[in-house]
Amino acid sequence: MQSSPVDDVDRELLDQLQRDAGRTLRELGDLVGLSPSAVQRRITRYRADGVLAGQVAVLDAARLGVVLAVVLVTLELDSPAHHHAFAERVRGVGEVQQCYALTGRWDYLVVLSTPDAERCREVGDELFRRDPNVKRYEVLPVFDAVKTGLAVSL
Amino acid sequence: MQSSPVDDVDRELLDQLQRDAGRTLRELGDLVGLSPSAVQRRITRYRADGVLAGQVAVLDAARLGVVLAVVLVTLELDSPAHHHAFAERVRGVGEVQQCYALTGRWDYLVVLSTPDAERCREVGDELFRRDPNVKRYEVLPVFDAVKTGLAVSL
DNA sequence: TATGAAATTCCCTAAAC
DNA sequence: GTTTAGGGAATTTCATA
Repeated sequence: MQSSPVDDVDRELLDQLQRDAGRTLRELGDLVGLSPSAVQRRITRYRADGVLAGQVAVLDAARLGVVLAVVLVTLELDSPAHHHAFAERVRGVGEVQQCYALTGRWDYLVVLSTPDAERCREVGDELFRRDPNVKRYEVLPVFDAVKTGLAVSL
Repeated sequence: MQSSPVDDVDRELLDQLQRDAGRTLRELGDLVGLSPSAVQRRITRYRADGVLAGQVAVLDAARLGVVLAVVLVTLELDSPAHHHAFAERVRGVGEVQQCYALTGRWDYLVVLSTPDAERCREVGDELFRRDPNVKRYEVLPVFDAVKTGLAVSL
């Protein structure tokens, strides 16, 4: 759980895992010049340190006909309680794929992911229009996912 | 590679895989009421159909001290060639975590992920300020990642 | 065309060094 | 850090409705 030193091999290994976590310890070891056991020991350490949160399947949104939308939101009141309430609310909604608290002209960026355009509008209405906590919001429909992922550059 | 019918079990299975792809076929089978063999067969089919793109490791950005920023971009010229050039450029930059083509007041949403704030500013400058193709852009630093992921609701 | 069960192979895991 | 040994999972094959 404590911060361990991160060397070049760690960076390379974490980078590879972010690209494809479906490879064997042998394959990963060949890539970074380590034995499978050494790779496993490092990965175990990442988990214990909390650096590696988990592994998830990535679906092809376009092929599934999923509709994405970006929503910029500003709250009515700037109190911690209101921000906490908003954060908890969006966290519990399955159609909210991502949500970031911002500094600047907008308070939040919300990424919506829905099976179709109608559902997208419904969720947006339900989530923002009906919330008196929301002062203003702007929906920017996505027409192409140029690049997606969760990879962080180390 | 062709579109297969997606039944309730498929939806449940894909949903579970999006939450945690690190479980055994037995565990997944228990969740959806199928034998390990049947689960594996379905997963193989998802891959063949292109519905399942892959599996990736998710790192804890906050713990790694990663700095995120959201950038809204509008291009100077609206031609397909200019859009293609922009898309190709951001795709090749490691610090660009996500990029979506939008409809509305902005052409693109770009999510930057960098080791620190200085690098974030550098990448933003290099990527947008120096590009004559970019008419205007607005950087919105991320204060807090309320919710992250790539999961699509089915 | 789907399933579940069995047999094989391979990998992950945890030792010992 | 590597090598080794054992248990477990993934994969394949097969029988079936």
